[in-house]
Amino acid sequence: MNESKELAEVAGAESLGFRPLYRQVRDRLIRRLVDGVWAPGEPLPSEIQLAAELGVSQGTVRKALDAMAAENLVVRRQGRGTFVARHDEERIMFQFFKLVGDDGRRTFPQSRVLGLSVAKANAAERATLKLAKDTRVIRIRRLRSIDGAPVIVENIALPEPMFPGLAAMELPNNLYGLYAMRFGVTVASTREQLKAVSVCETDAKALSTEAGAPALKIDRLALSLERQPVEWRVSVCLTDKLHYLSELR
Amino acid sequence: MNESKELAEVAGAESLGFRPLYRQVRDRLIRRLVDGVWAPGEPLPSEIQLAAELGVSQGTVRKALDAMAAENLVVRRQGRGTFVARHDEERIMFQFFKLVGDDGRRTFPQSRVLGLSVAKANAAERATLKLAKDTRVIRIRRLRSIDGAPVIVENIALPEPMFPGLAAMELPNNLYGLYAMRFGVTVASTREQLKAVSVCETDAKALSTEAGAPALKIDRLALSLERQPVEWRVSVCLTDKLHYLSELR
DNA sequence: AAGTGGTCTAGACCACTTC
DNA sequence: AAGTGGTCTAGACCACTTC
Repeated sequence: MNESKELAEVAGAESLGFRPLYRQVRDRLIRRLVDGVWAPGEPLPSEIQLAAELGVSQGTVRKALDAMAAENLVVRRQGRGTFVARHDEERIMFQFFKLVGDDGRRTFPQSRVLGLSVAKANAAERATLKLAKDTRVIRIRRLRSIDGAPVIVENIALPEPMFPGLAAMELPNNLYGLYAMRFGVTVASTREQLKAVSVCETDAKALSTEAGAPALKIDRLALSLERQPVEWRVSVCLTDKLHYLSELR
Repeated sequence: MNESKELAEVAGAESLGFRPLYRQVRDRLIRRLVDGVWAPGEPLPSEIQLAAELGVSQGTVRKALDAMAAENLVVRRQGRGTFVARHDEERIMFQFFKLVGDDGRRTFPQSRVLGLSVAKANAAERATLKLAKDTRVIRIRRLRSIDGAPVIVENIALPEPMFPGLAAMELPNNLYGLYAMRFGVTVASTREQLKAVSVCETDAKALSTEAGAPALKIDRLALSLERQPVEWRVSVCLTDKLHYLSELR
């Protein structure tokens, strides 16, 4: 039995072209993730349970879950179940952190907060984070080091309303984990723009190098499950012993 | 009927762990692509035909073809058929060429050959391209420009035995298309390592800029369908009006 | 109208994990 | 032994393209 018409009505998509059942199931399950029905690391109900509950076949649920696994939203483990993806350091490291030592080793850098402030968003922040006028942002400046050697200075801007109280918290190394755990905000994808630049005076001091040295500037916008801007981060990286790894197929 | 045992024997994989049927079908179809049974742009037989020929269900063929489509090896078009992926400029541009104008426009740069030579591979080339001692390489140096402005100098190394006669050919803008059409070599994936560097004297002259200017160095290794090294390319890019775009999820 | 890939179902069995 | 996801089949029907 094909219930796509009913589900389409439930999801509120009338005749916007053809939208297959498994897509609707996927969208409904993502909505539940957004709503925090299951916390990161928790198992979802089994395929059979979800199929019965949603009134579709197990195969359709499987196709929806496979699509979500391909998007790194859930993790599937044969014999165990399907789990909400977690933002632990290991995942961040392989999914979003592309800097690798020239010897091939990946090391997650330690962080030290250099400065933190809250203020009205400036024009660039409003445009990048798609903020309404007068929205406040939290600005964080951090120095990141590997084996004690400073390699990255980063300037982070966050929409204050999305992260109430964050400015007063102790900040961990892995901010994405904090966003997920404390604010229910999941970073699902990022867009990074890379350029080569000369290090400016200020950054040079923080990095213990000379002004004018070449550095890799990474301008990153992080998006939530709902594709809303969550964080804008501009990093300046010394790439003497590191490189940015990009694998394409 | 499940014929996985038979196919496993055909493929010569005995008890190397479990290897599902659709995987074996995928591997056999990739072998045919490597052998040039179907040329780029040509349609494969329909799912039903392949299923009958290989003695598996249509669903299993579908799963194999879907996996190949996810790897960009074939293109599937509803109502028309499944086609061998082509290395046309448009595909290269979106799949392997990550430099985008700061205005968001993608422009495939024009190329001019600055130099070409054939010689025994040096140690670095042997190591990177996994070549036997005394193997010869073709070295190409090109200048690439957008709207007439030079933005990239690239140094390319190719294993001579894989591309016999290439050194004497007229070289098009899009080398990957040439490799596929004239030598049956498909670039299926690349690994890029990015660093920020200072432009050296020689490159500065070619790029009409000053030595010491910051530039993005892209060290790219291209692999074939069989994951053999095909091309080593080191590009030095001026990123004043361009950036390298990396989208992660 | 005929042919293609895309979706959906139902059911059998397998690989793997947990108890 | 029981439960999970993974594979495979067979068959119906749909969306889309071509003739």
